[in-house]
Amino acid sequence: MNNVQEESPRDQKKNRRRLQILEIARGIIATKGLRSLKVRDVAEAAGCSVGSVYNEFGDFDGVILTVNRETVQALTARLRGVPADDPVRQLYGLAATYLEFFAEHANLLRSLFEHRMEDDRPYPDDILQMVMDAFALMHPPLVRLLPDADDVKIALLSRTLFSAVHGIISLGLEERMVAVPPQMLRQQVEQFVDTHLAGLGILPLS
Amino acid sequence: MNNVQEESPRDQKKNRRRLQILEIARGIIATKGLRSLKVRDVAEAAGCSVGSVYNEFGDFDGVILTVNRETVQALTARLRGVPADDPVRQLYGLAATYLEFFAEHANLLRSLFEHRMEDDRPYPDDILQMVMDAFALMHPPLVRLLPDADDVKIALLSRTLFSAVHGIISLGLEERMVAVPPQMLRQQVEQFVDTHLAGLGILPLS
DNA sequence: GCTTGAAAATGAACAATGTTCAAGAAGAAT
DNA sequence: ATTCTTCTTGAACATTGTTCATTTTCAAGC
Repeated sequence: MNNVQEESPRDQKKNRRRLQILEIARGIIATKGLRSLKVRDVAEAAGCSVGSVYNEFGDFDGVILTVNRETVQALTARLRGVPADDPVRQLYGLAATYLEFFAEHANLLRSLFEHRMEDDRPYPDDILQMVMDAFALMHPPLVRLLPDADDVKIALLSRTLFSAVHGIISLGLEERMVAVPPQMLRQQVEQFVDTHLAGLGILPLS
Repeated sequence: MNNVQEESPRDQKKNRRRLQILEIARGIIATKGLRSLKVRDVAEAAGCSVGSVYNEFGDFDGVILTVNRETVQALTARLRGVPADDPVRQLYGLAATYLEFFAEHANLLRSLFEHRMEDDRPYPDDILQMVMDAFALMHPPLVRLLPDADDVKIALLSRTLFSAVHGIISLGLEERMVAVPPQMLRQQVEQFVDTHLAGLGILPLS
């Protein structure tokens, strides 16, 4: 017997619209920033009522969180595409790819990291977990480079190093912080990783 | 002759209230987060009308920005208090002090770094400049440690290193990112600085 | 002290925006 | 065809930022 539930026409329509709402919301966040996202704008652009948005996502945070969820998924997919041939090159690649992705989708990343929930409701665990998992992608190459180190310590190191790169990039890409020209930034990140690896006793381009 | 303008009773009252509004706003941000800050709450707590808040600060962003301005001033004051005896110790001290300050005033720091203006109005330049200046506080000790390096490069390095520390701390203190226990964090930051200095060819505790 | 003019304070009204829900429409099940 | 369930709608409501005509305050001049 077939456990796969057939998708009724009703569900098809529902899903189509769900995707459409997300696409529109993502577009607005990406181009005009999270603060410019308005329920009515989304509903009108999607050709439905505001009620339908609520019906589909519970509340407006639900829309934002779904966009954020997809952002971290896309980020993870990109980071997983970094070649794992050479561990040093992989670390450089992860940093450079994060920079690329952040530069391409700055407002989406800011939505992911800066959005706060109403009241004191907790941020969804699955998203946090996905961010943590993304930041743990430096773990495997670090294990290869430091075979004698404690695994727990490498896990901490991975998050720390990725957080550091995140700080450099997220502040560096604030167009408002005029200081770091985006051209320099890539070079700056590269040198940062370089120096830190040297501090760990790892030779460049093994 | 005396250029100092006497402060009339009227101005005294105005100033007192201005300070009171700021204190209340800061308290709300610090304890319940920026998203919980409401004009009416502030006005009621300050015993005045909403109009007076607008009269004093132009718009609500004006209140937030003034609080943020004072936050970065307080941060800078704290960072300037780090002893400059030994340059390596000073770098550790700057990182550790930033961590302390961030831990004590997490919501205020988040307000400083995460607040976005309405529409596309630019963030006030003086605040950005003050943040930049704070992040440049690693410059003097780095100059002492790397006397042969190009000054522009040291300036970049200072911002990069401080941004990295900022990333580690701001993500590490997200209680939602369960991963890094706050106890570990100080140690983690310390080791990070340690490793990076080693990578720069600087010996610990010269 | 009274008058007067400027500055400030007020808070009701307005505007923008998130949220709810009773009524109706659409589709599935029998 | 009828009924039953589910989804959709959008007007009404709630919250919150913003404005502004009116009133109040108060310092200066007489």
